[in-house]
Amino acid sequence: MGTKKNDELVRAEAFVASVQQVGDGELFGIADLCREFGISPRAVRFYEDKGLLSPRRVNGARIYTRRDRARLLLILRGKAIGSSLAEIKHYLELYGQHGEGRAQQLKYAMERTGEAIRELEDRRANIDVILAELRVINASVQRQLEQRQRSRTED
Amino acid sequence: MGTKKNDELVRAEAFVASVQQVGDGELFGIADLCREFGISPRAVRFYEDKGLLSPRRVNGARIYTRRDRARLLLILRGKAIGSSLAEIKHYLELYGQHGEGRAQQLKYAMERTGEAIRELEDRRANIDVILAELRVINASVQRQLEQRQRSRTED
DNA sequence: GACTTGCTTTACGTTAACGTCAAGCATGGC
DNA sequence: GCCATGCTTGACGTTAACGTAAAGCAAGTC
Repeated sequence: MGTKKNDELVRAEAFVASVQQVGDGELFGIADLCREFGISPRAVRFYEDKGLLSPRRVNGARIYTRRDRARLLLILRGKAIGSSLAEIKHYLELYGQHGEGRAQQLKYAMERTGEAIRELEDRRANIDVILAELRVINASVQRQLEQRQRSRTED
Repeated sequence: MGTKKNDELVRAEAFVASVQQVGDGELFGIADLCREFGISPRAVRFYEDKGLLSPRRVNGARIYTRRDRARLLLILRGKAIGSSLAEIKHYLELYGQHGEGRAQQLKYAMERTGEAIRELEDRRANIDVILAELRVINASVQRQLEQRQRSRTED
C-alpha cells in the first residue's frame, strides 16, 4: 500500500538532508566528481563562478564534500529538465536550511517554494500535452504500418 | 468515466491535425501572431531563419496560415518545457505528415517518436523528483511555522 | 633536481537565442 | 505628391554556458 510513493518520499527527504548537511566526512577532488557525473572540470568551475558551488581549498585545489556533491547533482538534474543556471541557483537557495529565520522569513520561504512548485507543475503539464500528441502521432503511424501489412497479406 | 482523459486525447488529435493541415482559410500577419502570443517579430523571423517556420509572402510581407500558427504554438510550448530550437525542430518534423512514405520510413518515424517520448518521460520523471523534494522542503518549513505559532499561543 | 601529473587562473573563442538599431520598400490618408 | 505606418532585410550587440589553449604552482617519482 503506497510503498512506491513512500519510497519516493524517503528518497526525497534523504536527498534534501544531504544538501543541507554540514560538510564533513568523505571528500572528493574535482576529477572525482567529473568522472562520476561525466562532466568537464571547466563546467564545475563555471558553476562555482556563478555561485552555485563553493568548495573548500587545500593548497589552492578544490575539495568537495558530500554536500557539494549533492548540490552538483541538483545542478545536473536542473539542467536535465531544461532550467537555466540562474533558475537552478534559486533552487539551491530553496534547498538551503530554513530553521534559523523568523516567521516572516519562513513565510517568504514558503511562498518561494510554492512558486517553484507551481512553475514545475506547469512545465510538467506542458510536457504531458506534448507527450499526448506524440502518442497520437505514434499510434497513427503504427496504424499506417499495419495497413501496409494487411494489404500485403491479402496478395 | 475517463472523460478528462478522453478530452485530452481529442485535443491532442485536433492539434496534431491542425499542424498537418494544408495552409488555407484564415490568414495572419506577423503582428497578429506577436500580439496573440506575446512575442517579438524578431523572434518569429528568427524561428524562420532556423527553418522552424516558412510562411508565404505577399509583396515581401510574411503571411501565416493556421498551420503556421499551430507550428508557432508548438515552438512556444517547446520553449516552455526548456527545449532548444534544435530539439523543437525535431518535434516539428515528427508532427509532419507520415502518410506517403514507405514501410521503412514509417518504421524510422516510429522509432524517432518513440525516442522523443522516452526523453520527455525522462524529463518529466526528473521534474517529479525535484517536485517531491520541494514539497518535502515546503512541509518542513510549514512545520517550523506551526511550531512558532504554538509556542506563542502557550504564552 | 629534473620530470611528470594534476591542479590552478587568465583569457579568448563559440553557439544559441534573440535585442537593437539603421535603412529601405509599400500602402493608405489627406 | 507627401507623409506616416508597417513591413522588410542586414548588421552589430548581448547573455548564457561553456570549450579551448596557454602558462604557472605543488606534490610525488626516480
